[in-house]
Amino acid sequence: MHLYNSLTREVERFQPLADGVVRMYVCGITPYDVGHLGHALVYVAFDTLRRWFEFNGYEVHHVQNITDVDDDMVRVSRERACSIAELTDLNHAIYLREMDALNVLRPDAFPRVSETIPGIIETVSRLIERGFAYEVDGYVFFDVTRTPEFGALAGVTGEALLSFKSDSMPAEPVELKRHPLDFLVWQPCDWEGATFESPWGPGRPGWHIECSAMAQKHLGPQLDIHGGGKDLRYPHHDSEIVQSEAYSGQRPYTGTWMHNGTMGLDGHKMSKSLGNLVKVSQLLEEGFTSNGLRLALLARHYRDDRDFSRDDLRTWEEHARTLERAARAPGGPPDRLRVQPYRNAFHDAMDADLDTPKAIGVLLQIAEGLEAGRIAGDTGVSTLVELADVLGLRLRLE
RNA sequence: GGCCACGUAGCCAAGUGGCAAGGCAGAGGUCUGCAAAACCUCCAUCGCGGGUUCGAUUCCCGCCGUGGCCUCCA
Repeated sequence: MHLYNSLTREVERFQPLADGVVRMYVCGITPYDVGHLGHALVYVAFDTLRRWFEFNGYEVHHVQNITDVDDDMVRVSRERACSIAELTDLNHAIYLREMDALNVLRPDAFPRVSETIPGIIETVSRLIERGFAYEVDGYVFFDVTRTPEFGALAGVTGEALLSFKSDSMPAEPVELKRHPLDFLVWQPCDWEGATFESPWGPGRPGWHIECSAMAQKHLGPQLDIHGGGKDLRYPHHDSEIVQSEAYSGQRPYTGTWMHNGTMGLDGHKMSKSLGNLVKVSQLLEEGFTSNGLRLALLARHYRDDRDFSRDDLRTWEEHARTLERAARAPGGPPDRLRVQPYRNAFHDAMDADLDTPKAIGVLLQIAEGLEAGRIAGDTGVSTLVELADVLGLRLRLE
């Protein structure tokens, strides 16, 4: 299997650390609101990757975090007069319902930051001990001068990172940092429900350290796959790399970094700040189906940016009907064309960095062949159903 | 400033080391009292310049242009 590694910027042959086992960590959501299609894209893409691994006989250990300790979580829980845990439970339940509807297999674990505090404190402590982090007035910062490779995912290292533009700066006390690129791993806090006792006083973790600690706790010091939207590449994932490697002393932290493209609307990336969101539950209410939505999401390569349109979605709904119909078609007699060449084509497409657009094309060819009686029905139908399942499409009749 | 994509007919878009899918729009035609619909036909030196090759739209290098991302985000 060959996958594109965002770190090396090349398609590489996938080789897990342990034979036959894939340790996969995917960045999850901050559940202060319901999800949108951009989120669905991430989780459908990595669900498809997982299914492809499993189809090829790998045992996948799949972990996806929940960022429940966060400024927005505090703000929204106050607005709604509920606890952070209640807000998390509510939105996570909605998230699960939507992902179930999209036939996304559930990860083995959904760790929450609030449940990983001891591990985070231990991680921060060890970073300080080893001289990779320093404490000032209750804040703990990671010292990026200790790790010159910081910025590898961004494609820029050293002082050049300072030239990055930003519309919004995080609320970090720059004056306390030794170097402007140093980032927070712990900060003082007194918000109810988001504050924890620590050697540096009451506070809460920085954003990046959470993932390092949760991945470490559930999957160990080294991962095979680390995934997320490409907007997390820098600084989030770059920070994670230097933290985790400084903590464990083991490299590489992640064998293959994978980032999916962004979902847009009318040419602008969907984001909560712009408010240009299309929600999964809304589309389901409008009558769009699981198969149609998954096809539409997978009809473009996972690394491509794309724009949502209802017209496009309607087209893929029609293709979904075609596949569903073909799965019930008698197909041709056994002496007709065998389906093996199509299996090979599907395999080659998926093997080439998960080329789902091409794989879908193969499924449509099989469907067309079955309906026209050109492809033998005995093996053709079962192959169609089996390969569609790799893409998370449900064709088998209930 | 950097990173990553992309640049195929008026528009959208697939694709390939060897005569360039498809859709929409447009032109002509069949049919029709006129029109619509349907059907038929027509419509591309694949951004520019080099290189590799018997041959490049396809591979490599450079340039130009467009877009996305870049210490909020998935």
